[in-house]
Amino acid sequence: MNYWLMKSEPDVYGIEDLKRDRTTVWDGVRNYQARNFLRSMVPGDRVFFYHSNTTPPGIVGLMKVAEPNVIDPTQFDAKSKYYDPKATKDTPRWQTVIVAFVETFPQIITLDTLRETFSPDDLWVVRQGNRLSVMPVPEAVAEQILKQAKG
DNA sequence: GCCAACGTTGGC
DNA sequence: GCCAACGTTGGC
Repeated sequence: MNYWLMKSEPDVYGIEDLKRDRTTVWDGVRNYQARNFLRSMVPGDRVFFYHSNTTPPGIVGLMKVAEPNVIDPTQFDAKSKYYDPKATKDTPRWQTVIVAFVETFPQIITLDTLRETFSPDDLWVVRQGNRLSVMPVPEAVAEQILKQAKG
């Protein structure tokens, strides 16, 4: 089983939304490195839910991969901000996953705390200027985050 | 293939 | 709202 971290702005789609929906298509990723990570996810992989562009930013809970290799439907939707005119049904460009809610942590693990605990090489989200929205998390780091989440 | 311009992300 | 960092685009 692999561990990952994915970002979302809570004003757009936060962990409370996922808790309500139970599952969701993680659409709108339009970065090739992030997409390649999405492509390599398998069912059961654990994904930390990170709230970005909010105060404070940080890890707020856990999800799991429910269905891998899902074609992002927004790439075909001309009205979507994620519309990609170069994508066709025969040759889609953007794959993603369906995630399922697992838990909301009792309290957020803030970016400040993550910076104190982990090095940028171990946890990419603490790298300066990091804009990648999907990234792998080493197992040892993931276990430490989970331990921290339980208090 | 280089790189300047541009748009976006995301912390603060 | 500001702006640094960074990915993408497009002219050459």
